[in-house]
Parts: sequence; C-alpha cells; structure tokens
Amino acid sequence: MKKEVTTLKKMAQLLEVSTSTVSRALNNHPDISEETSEKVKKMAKKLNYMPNIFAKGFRQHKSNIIGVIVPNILSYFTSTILKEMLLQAEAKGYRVIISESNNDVKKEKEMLHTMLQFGVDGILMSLSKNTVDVDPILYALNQKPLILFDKVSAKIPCTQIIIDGEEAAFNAVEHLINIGKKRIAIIKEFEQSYNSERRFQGYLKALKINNIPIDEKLILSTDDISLKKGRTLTSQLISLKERPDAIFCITDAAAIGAMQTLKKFNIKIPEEIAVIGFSNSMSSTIVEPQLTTIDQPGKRIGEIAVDFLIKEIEEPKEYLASKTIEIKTNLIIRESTLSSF
Amino acid sequence: MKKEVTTLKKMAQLLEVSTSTVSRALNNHPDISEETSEKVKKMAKKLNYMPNIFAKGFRQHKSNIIGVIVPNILSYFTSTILKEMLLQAEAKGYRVIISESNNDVKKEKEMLHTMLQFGVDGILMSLSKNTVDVDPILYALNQKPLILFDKVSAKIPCTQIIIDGEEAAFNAVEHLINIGKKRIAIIKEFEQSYNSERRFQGYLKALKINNIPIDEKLILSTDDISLKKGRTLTSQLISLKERPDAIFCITDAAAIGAMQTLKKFNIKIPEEIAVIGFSNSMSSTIVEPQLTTIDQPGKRIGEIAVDFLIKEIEEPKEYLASKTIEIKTNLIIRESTLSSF
DNA sequence: AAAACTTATGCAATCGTTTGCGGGAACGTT
DNA sequence: AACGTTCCCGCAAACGATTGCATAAGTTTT
Repeated sequence: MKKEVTTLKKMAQLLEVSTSTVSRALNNHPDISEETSEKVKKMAKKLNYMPNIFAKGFRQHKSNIIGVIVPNILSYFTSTILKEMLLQAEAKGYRVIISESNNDVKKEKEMLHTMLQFGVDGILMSLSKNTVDVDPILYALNQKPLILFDKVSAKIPCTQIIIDGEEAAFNAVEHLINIGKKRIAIIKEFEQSYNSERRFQGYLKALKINNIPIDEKLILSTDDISLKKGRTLTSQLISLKERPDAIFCITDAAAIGAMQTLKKFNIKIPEEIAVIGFSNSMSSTIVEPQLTTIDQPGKRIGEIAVDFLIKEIEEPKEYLASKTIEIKTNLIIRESTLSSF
Repeated sequence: MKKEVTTLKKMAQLLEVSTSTVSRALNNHPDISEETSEKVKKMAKKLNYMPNIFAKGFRQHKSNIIGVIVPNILSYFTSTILKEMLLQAEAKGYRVIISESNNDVKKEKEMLHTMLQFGVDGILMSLSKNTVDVDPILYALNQKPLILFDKVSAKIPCTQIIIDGEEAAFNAVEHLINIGKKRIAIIKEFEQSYNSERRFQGYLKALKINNIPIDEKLILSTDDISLKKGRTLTSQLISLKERPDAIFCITDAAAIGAMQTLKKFNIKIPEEIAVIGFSNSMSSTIVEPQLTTIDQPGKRIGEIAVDFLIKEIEEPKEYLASKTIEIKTNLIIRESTLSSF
C-alpha cells in the first residue's frame, strides 16, 4: 500500500531538467522544444505519472468536480437524468459528486454547504419538495454557478431546465377528449408543487379550450402523491354520483394505483374510465392494461443541464442571463386510453 | 461571483496571532488556550470560514472522497445500494463520486484510473459483466483500499460483499418443490456470470437434495438476461414435449417476460406453471399475478461496503485479510407461486 | 560586429494548511 | 536564587504544480 508517487520534481531530477520544464512539456507549452517534450512525455508514461489533483486544484482554484443534489435517487426518472449527467460530465473532464436531500430542507442546506466547501466548480440541483427558504440556494448561487433542473423555483434567478409540463398535460387531456371523454378527473399534488401546478394549468387549459365545464369534485389533491394515494383517491372518485370517465394522474405511480382500484371494482379500462399517467416509468408497460403516459426525456435534461453548467463554469459571465429551458415531452399512447371505436 | 475567501492567514492578521495558532485553535489542538480558541472560533464563524479543501488534501494526502463504480446506475437494486452508500458515507464525513462502466471493460479501466488520479481515498466497485482482465483492478487495489460488492470476482484478493445467491436460489427452488412442482426450469446467464452461476448452484442443490432429476432441456442460458429474453426463452420452454411446471428466473425482468408469454398462451400461473424472479424489483408487485421473488437487501450491502471501506481507509493494515461477506436474502412469496391447495 | 530578437530553459514565488521545533513567560521546586 | 516544568504560541518548512520573470545561447537584422 506504500507506493512511490511520481512527481514533477522526481522526473525533473531523473531527466536533469527543471520542474518547470517538465510541467510545461506535459502541458504542451510552446516554449518547450520538441525534443525535450518527447523525452518528458516518455518518462511520464513510463513512470505512470499522475498529476496530484490537490496541488493542481490548489494552485488553479479549480476542482473539475460538479455537485449534483437531488431529492431522491431512487426514481427511474432521476436515475435517467443522473446517468446522462455522469456521461456528459465525464466526457468533458469533470467528475460528479451526488447527494440526496431526501426532501429534507435542512439536509439540503447542509449538502449545499459541504459541496461548496468541497470546492465543486458548479452545482446542479433539483429542489426538495418543501423548499421554501431559498436563501441558502441564493448564497450558493453567489459563490458558484448553479443550475436547477426538474424541480425548480421561480424565486431563484438562475438557468432552469424543466419539461414543459403544461403542454404535456394539455396534450394528455386533449387526447382524452379526443377519444370521447367528457368528465376528466385529475389527481395532483397540493399547490406548493411547481411541477404539479403547471400540469394542472395544462389540464384546465385543455378543458377550457374544448368547452368542457370544470367540476371541482373531479380535482383531487394530495401532498404525498403515491401508488397508495392513487388507490384511495380513485375510490373516492368512483363513489361520486356522477363518476368521471377518465383520470389524469400527475405521476405513473398514482395512475397505477388508480388502475388497481378500478380493476378491483371491475370497472373497464379504458371503456368506462380511461387512465393517463406521467413519466413513462418502467412499470407503465408492465401493468395491465398498459398505461398511457407522458415520456419525460430525462436524458435531454441531464445533457442540457451539464452543458449549460460547464459553459457557465468555463466562461463566467457577469450578466446573469438566467434563462429557463423547457423540454418538450411525448405522449405515449397505450391500452389504458386506447379505445377502439 | 467574485467572493473574498477567508483564509487562515486573513483571520490571523485580524486577530493579531499567527496562522499556526488559528489552525490549531480550529483543530482543537491542546496547546491553545481556551481564551484564544474561543476568539478564533468566533471569528471563523463570523467570516464564514471554510477550509480550502485542496490545500488541506494537498497537505495531508487525504481527500475524504470515496469512488464508486457500478455497471449501470439505472437499476433499482443498484440505486438502492447507492442510496445507502451516500447516506453512510456522508454520515462519516466522506463524499461520493459515482461512475458508470456501462459494462464496458475499457471504460471501467479508465474510471479506475481517473478515480485514483482524483485522489479518492478508497474505491467501491461492482464489476462489469465482462471483466476478465483483472490487472487494472489489482493495480488500483495496490494503491488504495478497494472493496468489491454485488458483482465480484474471486481473482481479486480484497474484501467482497455479496448476497448469498446460492442459498437464495436454493430456498426459491425448494419453495417450488414444496408447493408440489417437479419439473422446474431455470433461466440464467452464461457461465461467466458469477452471480448467475451461484444461483444455478443453489438450483442444482435443491433439486439434488429433493431427489429431482436434472433435465438439461429445462436449463436455459442467455448472455443478456432481459424481459425480452424471458419471453422468448419461455416460448421455447412451453413448446417442449414435457413442459416445466415452474420457472425460476435469475432476474425479475426475465420473470416478468416469462409471465407475459405464459399469459399470452393462457397458461395459468401458478397452477400450470409457477414463476419466481430475483430482486424484488418495483415491478414485481405491479405485474399480475404478483411475482414471488427474492429480496436482496441492497441497503445492507451499501451500508456494509462503506463501513468496511472506511475502516480500511482509516486503519490501513498491511495484512490483507480479504474476507467475503455474504448477506442473507429473503424469499418474498406472492401470487405467482401461491397455490391454494 | 554590435544590436535586436528568438528560443529554450531555469529560478523562485505562490497557493492555504499543517506541524515539528523552538522559545519566552509564568509558575513551582529545591 | 537557580533550575526544571508547563503552558502558549510563533517561525518556517513542507506538500506538488504552475507561471512571471530572468537568463543563456543561438539567430537574424542592421
């Protein structure tokens, strides 16, 4: 375990030149003659030289590390984003440190702090569900480039990468209308959820444009949208005097829960009640009938986020042109809305 | 974006003491008087002092970063492990760098190299599917503590954390036997997969102990075990003259594929053919009938791996007592084998 | 042939923190 | 009163890589 590390100095001694020369040769500095450069590089390879990252970072105040903070790594969508972030970052010579906030605001703040302390060059962040106090984030933003993705907040003046949830929901609901549905319920989160709210706007818009009256009884909210909640809220919906003929769920999990309840009561999907989810999760193809859902291009989000962040890192601009990038989604039509009429 | 960083020197000047004193005060060195210590700490807090991680790491040759390399982050099981690793590592003051090999041996080697170069204090690694040349890993092991988990290799003398796949498979197959099954098929990977092979051993053992003859026609192998392969191999099985009455799949995905095929041909699960998977994935509760499967405690693996690694980092021992830790699994019995007789 | 460049290299400082060593002050011990 | 301890603290070196500046040798220009 006690290995001899090769340093610039050591190589310099062996080659009988100065460390500066070795350093410059390795960095392709034009001042160094072809001949010396060759020699140095050969030696470096032979001794398996690795620059000491600390000395380097210390000197140039650059770590080539990107910090990523997400609420929960255990979600297919998040994993997809992370996967692409890793790929892109590595391709550009950056390493990625990942942290989970677990929707804990205090933890989130801590993470932010230790990331800065760890000398990350920039931060990619998806907000926790109940982040209200954005001060810690503003503080971080003031120190290093920071970009928000997926779970964002308008209160933070920085680049934000999100999917176009409003349009996505609009398309989904319009699809339901197109297959003849008129009483369309929605299962969503409470108002504080930015994403949910935007999808809700899309829902309202679709109804309005198609002259379908809004029925408050068909609008259900919960604070922990989950498979279980999908079940219970659906029970609630089908015990209504006037049942809905379609349910739009803000997440696939809720949609699957909804379908489970419908099946339990032998309600035909989609003939009696159609169901649409959101995310195109793994399970949406496993459940029967297969779930119509909205595909969120996680790869795109990851790719763009890293792209923009590295740009901000490498060419720091004083003018904070904080733009919001909206990524288009895709409606994936499957059996849960596929009526053959 | 141009913030004044507070350094030891700066604080020393303000307090009119030496930087050494400031450093020692902050590190609770006994040489420093209570009074001075207080003063320094107050100032540090006031100026929001953050030690420069590079200077520190540079000085003490310690980064407090753990590198993790996995084949694919996009798997529920892997995510579970990673989640726990993050939690544990952070609790102990370490940060985690994650990389994916995507089952690419070349990439894997690269990752290992850059991780070392990045000065990680230790490495946690799950081998890619087709890692045959273990030299790069031995090299890394020679430089820093390294622990293998889940996908391991006997060729590498280091601590290894795995589930007891043999016992798991044994229990699964014995369960099938207990519910009266006699012709039990297995869908597995080719020999080079260590995990698959151990499960296969458990399968063989269970048959042997229960005096059930081994039928080669019921043993199917593939090199990319997947949902699709589960389907096609199952088609193959049911076209046999003597059909199996149960299928043990080495992964949940394959098991779900198998069930899809069985349902397509109206074969009753579990009455005609029972199905068992492996992993207790999300989908195993979504599919109908719900899938009997083996729960792998990813959390335990993550926890133990980090635990051991940090131990090896902090108390480096020359005696390489490379032990293998086997974690027990849990058979989760659900509808796909739950016959009511 | 002197002046003015060009080219290739070395010197030395620098980044922020830690730490071995040394030393002054205050106190206690003979 | 002389010496030994203990307690605090500062000096300065060190870690490894980078880089502005200096310098020496060689080359071109006048």
